[in-house]
Amino acid sequence: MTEYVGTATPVGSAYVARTPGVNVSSATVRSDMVALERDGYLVQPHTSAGRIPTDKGYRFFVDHLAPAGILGTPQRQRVKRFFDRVHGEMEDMLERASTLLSELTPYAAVVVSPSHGSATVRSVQLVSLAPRLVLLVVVLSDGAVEKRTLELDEGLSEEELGRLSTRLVQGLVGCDLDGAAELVPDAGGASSTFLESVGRALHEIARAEESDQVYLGGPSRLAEAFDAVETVRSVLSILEQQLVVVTLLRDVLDRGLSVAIGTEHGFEPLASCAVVVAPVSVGDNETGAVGLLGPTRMNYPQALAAAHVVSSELSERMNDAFGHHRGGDRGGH
Amino acid sequence: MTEYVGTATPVGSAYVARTPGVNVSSATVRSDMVALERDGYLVQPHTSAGRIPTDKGYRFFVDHLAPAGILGTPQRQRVKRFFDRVHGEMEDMLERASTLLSELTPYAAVVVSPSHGSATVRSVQLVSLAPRLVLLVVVLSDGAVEKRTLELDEGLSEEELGRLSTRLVQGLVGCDLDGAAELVPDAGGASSTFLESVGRALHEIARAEESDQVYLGGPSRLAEAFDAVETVRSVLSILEQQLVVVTLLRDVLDRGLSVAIGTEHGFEPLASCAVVVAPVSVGDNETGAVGLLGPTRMNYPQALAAAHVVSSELSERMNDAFGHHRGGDRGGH
DNA sequence: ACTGGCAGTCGGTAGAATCAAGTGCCAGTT
DNA sequence: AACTGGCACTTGATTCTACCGACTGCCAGT
Repeated sequence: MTEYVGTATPVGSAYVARTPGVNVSSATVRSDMVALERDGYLVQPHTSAGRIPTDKGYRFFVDHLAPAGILGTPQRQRVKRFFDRVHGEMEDMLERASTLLSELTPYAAVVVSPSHGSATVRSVQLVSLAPRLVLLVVVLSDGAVEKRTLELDEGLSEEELGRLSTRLVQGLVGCDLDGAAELVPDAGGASSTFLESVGRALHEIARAEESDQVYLGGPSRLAEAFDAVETVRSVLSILEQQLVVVTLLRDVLDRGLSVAIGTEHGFEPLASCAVVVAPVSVGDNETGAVGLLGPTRMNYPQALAAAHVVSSELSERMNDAFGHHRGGDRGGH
Repeated sequence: MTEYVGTATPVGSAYVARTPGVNVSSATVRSDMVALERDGYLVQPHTSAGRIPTDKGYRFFVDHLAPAGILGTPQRQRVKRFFDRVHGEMEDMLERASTLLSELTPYAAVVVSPSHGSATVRSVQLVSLAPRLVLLVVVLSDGAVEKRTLELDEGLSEEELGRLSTRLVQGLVGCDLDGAAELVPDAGGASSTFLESVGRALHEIARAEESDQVYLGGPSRLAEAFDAVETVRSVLSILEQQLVVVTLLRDVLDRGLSVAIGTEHGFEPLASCAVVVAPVSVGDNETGAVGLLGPTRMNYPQALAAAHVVSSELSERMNDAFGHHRGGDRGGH
């Protein structure tokens, strides 16, 4: 009987009784409903309107009788096409994946990039841009590239830069970022103030790499999902704070959930929302995530299916690219 | 008399007459208003409600009697602090500038990064990530760094990569991207299929560099500015299409405008919006832009002031960093 | 050229009446 | 014991009406 919770909004006993598959009269449905309401799975917004599920009701639905969501074939094809065609770099893929996900569903999508935690330095290069301007380019073992401009007091010749680059590469390859940052100033010598600024830059980079990138897909979907403009505004303004989003998703995942309904994540301002999450794992640890954000009355099977497809495809792609050489083997020498 | 157009919404003759500085009676105001309405500067939504300005009215306002907007001191300080503190890279700065701009006003902000048009290749590097995985890292003269992963059929040793890198650097530094992409396959020799893929990657990069990056700041501001949720949705969904945004802004700038009200930009879906734009010029050509998007009844002086401050500060910063070595001098050798 | 006065127009709001959906309960049936 | 049909009742939505208030247009008067 409760199967009919997941679909729509305020629904009355007569409607349920009329539904094919339910061969009882509205009166019976009614008495069941009072039971469900007593137990907190349903509420009626006001006497004599249909009942709507409570958060608890949705929770029961997703836990016990969610009809293992399946994506429609057109949507499956869309996903397939997308992942067949991805060509660019990871950042690009994640960004576009967030859009994809939002287009597979009527909800807003979020993608949190896996953090580079254990990545090591693979290359360090100094490139002169202008007389007193040098660009520090760092390549990490997971394929991430970071750069930072350095301003110098005295000019440095190309050769000096080349020498320094070589020295840095030799000294730092294989370290993790923090280690590298610590190491640099010691490599000292002639232009040590310059090396100090390299060290600072490396620290900055290390910090930047820690903070995960968040990609927001299809924010306009929020304006479809909620009809109170004020709700839209507040949810949007929360999504603008990327840190909050990351924390939220990670928190939900850490608690072993893939769905957080209403107040289940302890985050007050999103009480009218539900969040569907799926981890993106690269190597053996789950550090990234994809998420969907919609009203509590969302289509959970669909959302779960979409999130899972995208997250697993993403994981696969990322492992193909960078994952398999994590646990030991790392290139040829 | 018309000074009172810019401020609020439906306003009647009595209100205007009461306004300090207007020493005429409501009857006089009324007769002036019929004139203004006849000429198309005002409309009344229905008989006997106040009048509201038409797009033409707003246009007249911004063109002829906009009270040269000045930012409040707290806001000026905010801008100052922001630009004193910027430290990261350009992308970062632009992204955060879009947020800043949206926070200086109650409108959504857009920042379009200056395109790298005439940038030349400054460095090319091949970094091995895994046995058959190589990362191509290209540094451009304007400080942009692009990367692309290449999958190989056969493994290449570090030394071979090093040799290739050196060869590429020597051959390509100073070319623009397209030139470089053309040049590569010719440098041929042993592993020419590999070089071909490098060439393809360079082409991709060249294409990627052409398409300007768009940063959207404070989308939630749209939900404040419009009270019809449907409007919010449609405007948001337009902002999701970055290409449209770029085209729109550029088009407005090309027509020598800094404000486009209602249908002035020929873009139907944004007929209920006004756009305020300011160019960001690096070197001598204006290629970037900042913009504000709000309802036609926006506070134009404020918006203009904010956009101008941010755009000029951005221009300055970007010229400091990369602009001054554009027209000739390019580094030390 | 401006003003005060006055009739007229409408949109918005409050209140009453009506409607329709849905409930709770109960006696009756299987 | 479970289910059903019937019925009185509640209550949010809808519609209608009357009314109020905010304006306007116009005009005669300074």
